[in-house]
Amino acid sequence: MLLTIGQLARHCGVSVRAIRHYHQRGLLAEPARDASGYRRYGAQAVMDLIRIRTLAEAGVPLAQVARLIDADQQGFAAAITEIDDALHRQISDLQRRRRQLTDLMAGDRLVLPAEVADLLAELRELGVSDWSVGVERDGWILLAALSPDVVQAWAAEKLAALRDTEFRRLYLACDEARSLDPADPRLAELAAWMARWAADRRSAGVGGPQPVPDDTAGVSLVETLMTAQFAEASPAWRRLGELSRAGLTPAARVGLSDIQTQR
Amino acid sequence: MLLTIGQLARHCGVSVRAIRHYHQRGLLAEPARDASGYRRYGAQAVMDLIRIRTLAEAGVPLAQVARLIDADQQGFAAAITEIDDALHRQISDLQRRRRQLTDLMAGDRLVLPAEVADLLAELRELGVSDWSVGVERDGWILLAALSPDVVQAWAAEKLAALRDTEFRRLYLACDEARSLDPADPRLAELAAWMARWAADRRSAGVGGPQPVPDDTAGVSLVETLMTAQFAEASPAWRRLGELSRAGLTPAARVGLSDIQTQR
DNA sequence: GCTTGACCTTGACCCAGCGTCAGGGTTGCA
DNA sequence: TGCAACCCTGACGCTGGGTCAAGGTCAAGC
Repeated sequence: MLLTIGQLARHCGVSVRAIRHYHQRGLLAEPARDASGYRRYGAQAVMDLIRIRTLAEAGVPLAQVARLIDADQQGFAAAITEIDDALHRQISDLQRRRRQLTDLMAGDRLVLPAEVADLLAELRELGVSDWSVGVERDGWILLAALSPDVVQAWAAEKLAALRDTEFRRLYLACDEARSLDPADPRLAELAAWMARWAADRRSAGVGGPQPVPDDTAGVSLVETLMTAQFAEASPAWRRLGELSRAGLTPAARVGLSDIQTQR
Repeated sequence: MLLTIGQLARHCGVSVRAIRHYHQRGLLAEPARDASGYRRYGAQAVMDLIRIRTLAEAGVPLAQVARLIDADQQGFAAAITEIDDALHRQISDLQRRRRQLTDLMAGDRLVLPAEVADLLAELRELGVSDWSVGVERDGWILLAALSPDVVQAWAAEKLAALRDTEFRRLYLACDEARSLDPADPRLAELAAWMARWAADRRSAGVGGPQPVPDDTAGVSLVETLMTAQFAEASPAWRRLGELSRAGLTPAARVGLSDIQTQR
């Protein structure tokens, strides 16, 4: 004669437990019971339940569904429009996430702008070790995550620097130095070379990279992080950083941090 | 020198609580602490966290993220493909739900198959009272819940019957009879008319509806159900049913039950 | 009449993915 | 010296149910 809870559930495509849950939350009116205490549902319950499910599946929280089902026509229509907008936004979000995901596995994991990809390719061609190119790439990923705005400009500038023969030799020297013992005296020479190159470059009027926006305590957070990144990658590089910081005036240090950060 | 948990959180667009949660679940390695017990994060943590978020925002459960972040290239790629498929399905689902939402505003379409919705629309156009259309709709909803297979055929047949001018007049008469006193003599006349129409129709060779599969005791469960549904809706209709059953041979009764059920 | 299996009942605990509060200690700046 | 803004751990709360437990009910077959 009337539907049992299981029949109602099957017909509406929900679980028995869900229906009882809706009763508990006051979403669906408790129906009359038969002689043995079973719930017995009529057509109204079917319609109510379908409304509840349609709203719930659209992502409307049950609390709001409860308010909606006894709202007036106007309020209901307005709410539906709003929910539809939310759905639309959600769809766009998911589509964006799909793109991010494919980026995540397409080669360099996260979106690296074309300039950076070019840069990495050029380094490989120059003969830089895979290991160093990997550290470099990770650095750019980090930079892109923290200060996406500056990535393109910095990459363009580093590409330009790579036109300079001396910078290329310097870069290769650093690459080879990665496996030196931190106590090796050649690291001090290398640090001096780096400092000289930076000084020459500044005096030639070539600007360093633009400052990073989140610059707070004189030394930017990004620089700190990147320095730490390279220091972690190799003990020799860590030593190289220490030598540079120790042996330079503050003015020169800025120049050095260019190299370090960019390296 | 290194990032505090709050700085890391802000830079990666997550909450501090979420980061601690990832530590607890083993997703993100616990970093070293400083002298006062604060966590201090390096560049690796930033990259790890970005990976975690990218996956989590794509809807990957954290438990799976944990497995993914230390999976090999192949497994990772396969998993990403799968996740992307899931995202695609999710998008389609959301789009379907948007359509359902608009249907929800539109009326009966969501709750009943198209044929029945058409039927109800035709009844309204014919001038049948909202109240009777409501009873009719409720009957179809229960029928759909109990015997979904027969709904389409029955609805099509009833739509066909509505082409018959006499049936239309009969239907309207029943509609008007709903508020009569159960003792009113006009109910007997109406019952006789119904019986005559059914007999004519049978002799004209127009088949009744297909039997319902759960037909068990001669009179189908569904018929009983529908009869009860209409009897409950109005005392006059209940009386109409009684009159019909009383005054007819078993053979004719089948014809009547057609009308009653279909009514 | 008795069993069996599919239902129904309430109540209670469990899960993710955090939010939020409580009750502390630390840091940095005025 | 005080205050705001951090940090720490631990614990409970929330949504939308799933899942088990410990029964009562119903229809069928033997």
